[in-house]
Amino acid sequence: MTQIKDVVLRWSYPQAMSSDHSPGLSTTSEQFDRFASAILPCGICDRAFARFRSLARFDGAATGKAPLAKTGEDQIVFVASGATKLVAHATHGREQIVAFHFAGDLVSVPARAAHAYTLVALQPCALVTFPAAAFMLAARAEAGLLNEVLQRALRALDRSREKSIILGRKSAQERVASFLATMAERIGAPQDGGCVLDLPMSRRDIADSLGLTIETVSRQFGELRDLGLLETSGRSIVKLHDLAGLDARAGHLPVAA
Amino acid sequence: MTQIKDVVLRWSYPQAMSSDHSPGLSTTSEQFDRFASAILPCGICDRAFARFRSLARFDGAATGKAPLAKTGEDQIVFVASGATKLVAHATHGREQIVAFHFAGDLVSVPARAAHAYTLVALQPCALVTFPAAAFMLAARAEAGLLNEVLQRALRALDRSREKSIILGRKSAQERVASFLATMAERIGAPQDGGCVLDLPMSRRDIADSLGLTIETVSRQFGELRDLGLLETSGRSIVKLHDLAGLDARAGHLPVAA
DNA sequence: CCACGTCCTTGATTTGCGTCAAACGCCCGC
DNA sequence: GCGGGCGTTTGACGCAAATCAAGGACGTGG
Repeated sequence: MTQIKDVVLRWSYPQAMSSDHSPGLSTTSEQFDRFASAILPCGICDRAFARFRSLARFDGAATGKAPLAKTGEDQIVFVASGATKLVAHATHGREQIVAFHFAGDLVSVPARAAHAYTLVALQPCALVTFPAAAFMLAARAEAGLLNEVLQRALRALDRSREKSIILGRKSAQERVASFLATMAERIGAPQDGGCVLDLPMSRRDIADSLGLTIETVSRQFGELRDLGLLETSGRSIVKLHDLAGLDARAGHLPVAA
Repeated sequence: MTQIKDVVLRWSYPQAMSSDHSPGLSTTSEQFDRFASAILPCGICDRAFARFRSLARFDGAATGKAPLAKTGEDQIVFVASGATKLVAHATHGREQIVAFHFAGDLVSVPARAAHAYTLVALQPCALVTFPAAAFMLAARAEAGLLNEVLQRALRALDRSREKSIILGRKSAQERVASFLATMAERIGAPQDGGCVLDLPMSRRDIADSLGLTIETVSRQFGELRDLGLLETSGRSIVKLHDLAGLDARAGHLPVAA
């Protein structure tokens, strides 16, 4: 880490990005530091480090905005702060949220497939963005980095597969319970034997992620509340009283022996 | 490649695996050769090569069987020949197929998550299997190999995300059309301006993959047939007459300008 | 070639969730 | 503190797909 800090200090920074002036966002050096410490391996050489630094673009976004330029290229994005959703667009204005991301996450954003994709801010956020091809080229001889990126890709794949089960076979209540159980794990603050969630996504987002409608999500929150599993406060606070009960409602298999 | 062949010839083979006697399956050396040529980089050192060879286990399976031992560990599986499906199990006997794989594919098979997973043969197949932790340990300094595995993981992630859209927002007809369009791309044999599919998965598998029931899949095949888009012959042959028409029925966005 | 088991197709009925509409609540800006 | 816009909740009704049932087709083994 000392080495990395030395390198940082040796570099003069590119012109300030427009995102530098967004309220509450960190500077580009802080953002890159976060990327470097989370993703780049300890022993990476100066040359590679400099290459990544020169490839990095810094984007910030206010809630609901889509900060990434449409470059026609796949991109690799590090969420330095805040939270985002990856939205897939189908015909007739249909949208499906395929993933939520939080600070520290690395996201592969495809330029285009059978559907179009947009990365959208769930709350004010700072992003470190790389063109994917150039990133991969720079990374091609960096085993430690490739290992880190691979582990993250495999985790994202695991999550995506779990979503397939939810969307393909679960009832509305199971879907909502599943969503809450996952959020408890990822961003829950323990409290009184349960936990508290401060959800950055709206009911609409939750619905778009679960393949349901807003009304159905709201109804299921009500049913889980009537079962004593949770209480809500305002639009974003959810207190979960019984995580095991929620797991059971989610249709998760019991923990293996 | 010459180097790799030399190395192969230098090794004495472990005791024959039981799968060696399965009808129609290749020998373990052929299977490992396929793995090496598809996945291992050209310049890999003897030591690493030998390490992977010693980690490899060889499994074959008849249609419908699950060849992998329940080791309680994540596994990395190379499909040397045949085709497989990764089945996720939820409560109440519910199953969701999260992915199909064909010869040459590399599969990450999780030991366990909120759901249980089983890799099942769609047709007679030969698999080269590694414990995932040991595989990753052996691969940790092999940038070329990590790059190859990462590209494959990202492709699997793309596919899984596309499946989320299908399951989350598409109608039954769009789902079936999407499935057929994807299979045309992956295993279609061009014929008369369209293509022919010899599908290794049953209607049941298709339904379990698309979050539908057998009956609905059958009905949608009938509707697409009535639209002139396809004809079926037996249980596994599907002739697709109009791939563009199928794409439109799948709800895919028009190709970007 | 035939028998059998399993897969696939087809029709009728039921159901969970979507759609439509409107009232209520929250949060932000002035 | 207040007003307005937007998000959330709630109720009624409709619908695409699931469920149930049964007949037809296919593929394999003897």
